[in-house]
Amino acid sequence: MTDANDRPEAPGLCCSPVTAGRLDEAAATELAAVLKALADPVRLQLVSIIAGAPTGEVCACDLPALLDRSQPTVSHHLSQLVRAGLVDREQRGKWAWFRLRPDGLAAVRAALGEGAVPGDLARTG
Amino acid sequence: MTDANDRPEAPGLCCSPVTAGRLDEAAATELAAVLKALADPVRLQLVSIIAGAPTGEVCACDLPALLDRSQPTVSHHLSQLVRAGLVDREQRGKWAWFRLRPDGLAAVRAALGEGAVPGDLARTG
DNA sequence: CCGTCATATTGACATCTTTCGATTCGTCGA
DNA sequence: TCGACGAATCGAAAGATGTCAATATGACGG
Repeated sequence: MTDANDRPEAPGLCCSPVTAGRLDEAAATELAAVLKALADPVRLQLVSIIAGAPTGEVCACDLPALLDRSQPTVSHHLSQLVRAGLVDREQRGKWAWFRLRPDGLAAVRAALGEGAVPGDLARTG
Repeated sequence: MTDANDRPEAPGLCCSPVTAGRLDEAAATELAAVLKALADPVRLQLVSIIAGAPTGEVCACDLPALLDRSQPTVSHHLSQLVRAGLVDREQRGKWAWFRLRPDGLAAVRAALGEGAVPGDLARTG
């Protein structure tokens, strides 16, 4: 697995959102891959933990305990997020640090459409 | 499968987006279920076909040909979308018609966060 | 009623996912 | 150079998913 698939793809999502005409098979497959990376409870928790970290980044060493999963399992999910272009990895000394890729989630939201968010779904804070 | 799981759930997504603090396991599982419903090329194409239809609705009878999948496969995917609360089904005579649930995609987008969309991802027209 | 047409459900199969234990790889400190 | 430690990879098991052929269900027309 050291081929072209290593390139993160989320920022590549562009142009027409799902709601603007018909998606061709290639575009649908590409968007589906990124959504699949998000469509897992553990990975959603990872994203929310990283997003909620005061410094915007998290050390991998803390995650198995926070998620109650084994170290290989957490590592697997993290690499899925990196592969999808949603998260960046940085090696710092012995530790690996992860932060959200700035345009990752936004690209997914953009690909999902542009309509207004219903009032009762908007944040109250 | 005639239990509580039949209730669509997307509009139930609410309150804190992924980026606003830590998601508990229940919220993560619920959001993951809706994302999983979207995270498939065939279902994304279904959504885009429905969204792009002039009348906002599509007859199931046209979909196997449009998607190049068997009728049972299309039916399976449609019921996944309905189950997730993203699409509404209406029986009209012999035919089944599908339309996007107004708050379905918007709820997902809201759950994904509120940050601005980067300029180079915005539509060009 | 009975046949026909549109859709859903069932059953089966191959593939993909999630998960963990064991191992390997990389980095640092002594 | 060696040992210790953090993290990725490997291998395997259990479960979920996508797909289709066959069949069932439900609705209309005669």
